[in-house]
Amino acid sequence: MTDTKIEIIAAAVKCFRLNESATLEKIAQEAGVSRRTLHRYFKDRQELLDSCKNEMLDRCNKAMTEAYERDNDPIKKVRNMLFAAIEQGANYSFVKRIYERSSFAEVDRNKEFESDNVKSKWLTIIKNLQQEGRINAELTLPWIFNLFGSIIETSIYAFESGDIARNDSKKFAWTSFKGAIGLKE
Amino acid sequence: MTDTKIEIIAAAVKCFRLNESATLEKIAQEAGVSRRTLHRYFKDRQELLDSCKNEMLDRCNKAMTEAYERDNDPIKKVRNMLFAAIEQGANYSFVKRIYERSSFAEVDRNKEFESDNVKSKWLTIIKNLQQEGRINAELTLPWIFNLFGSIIETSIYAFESGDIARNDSKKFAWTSFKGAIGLKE
DNA sequence: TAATTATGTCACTTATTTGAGACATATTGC
DNA sequence: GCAATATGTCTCAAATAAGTGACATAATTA
Repeated sequence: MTDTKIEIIAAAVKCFRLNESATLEKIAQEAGVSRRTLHRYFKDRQELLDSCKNEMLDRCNKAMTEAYERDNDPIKKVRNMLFAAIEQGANYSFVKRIYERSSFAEVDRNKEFESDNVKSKWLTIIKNLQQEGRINAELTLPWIFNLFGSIIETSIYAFESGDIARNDSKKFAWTSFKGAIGLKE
Repeated sequence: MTDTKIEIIAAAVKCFRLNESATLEKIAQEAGVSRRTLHRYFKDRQELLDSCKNEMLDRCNKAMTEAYERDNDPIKKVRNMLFAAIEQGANYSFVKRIYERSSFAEVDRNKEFESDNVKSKWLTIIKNLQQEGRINAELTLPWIFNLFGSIIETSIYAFESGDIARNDSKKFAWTSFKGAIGLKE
């Protein structure tokens, strides 16, 4: 993929994250190219949106899978996945929206499958930890999953808004997530 | 305020929450009125947006202030405020966005002031609890504040998506928030 | 019932956004 | 330097959205 194309996708992700109706003019501007150039790479709005989805889903899956495999201890796997997601920043936020908003039409089947794979790995760890009595038994799996995502977003937002330093933001996220689900290390 | 006006504002809040560029056509449809009628109540898009802001800010402030005052115990105050915010549902989500997105231009000064009042009450409680060593000392106030908001949204979302029953959704939110900040009751 | 008010329908204008053609200008690799 | 490729500028047409006037119809109430 050319640098320009990558630039445009990055700009689009940044813009769409704030406003999924962002004009192509604005995206082109953010990417530092003319609108005409944007149209040369992407037939229309939909094609740009699809490229963003696929690209970001790929990156997030890759980053989180890599994080998952980096350690054998299940708790460290979860922690690494949390950190990996936070490091993805805007990319992660964008992907999260795809999943929770129907207005970003359905995700490509294959990509979704891959992602479910990462998700299912994560769910398996949590389920096991909960069965071992190391996670608060009151909480349900869907709740914990949603909470995980929202703490990641809080961390990204906290850092971006300048409220909190990068490393603190990651540390706080992990501390809070552990506490929130009553995880005993 | 007439029923129709209230209906339109409710519809607009619902639509804007998902997409701040929602067309007036869509909002009118959601409210069950014609676009022409919407324009009779609101001069233009901006006036509708402003009305939504003021109305929702009012409601949320009222609900949370009332919750704050319902009990004397500081921890119960915080819990009640959390529940009140969750009960506001879409209204709360909308207000939260106003505060975190600059694209929803600045909030009316007076309203903001009132709200800061609620916010400062909340911050004071948390600060005191932390000084008393009842909240994890590592975490900063801005982090705890952001976390509070994001757990509320997670709870609203969890309920709306059908993943979790209304009461569980509130219970989980409180359990998780307490754990996340290491609150000792 | 008559008058008033609220709302709907249709038509029209204007502004914005999108997409693409034609051609000029840079930039790159050979 | 030349050819190939990438990008910019200008232009225009189509689509969509916003705002408004004129008038019909429904609902409310004196």
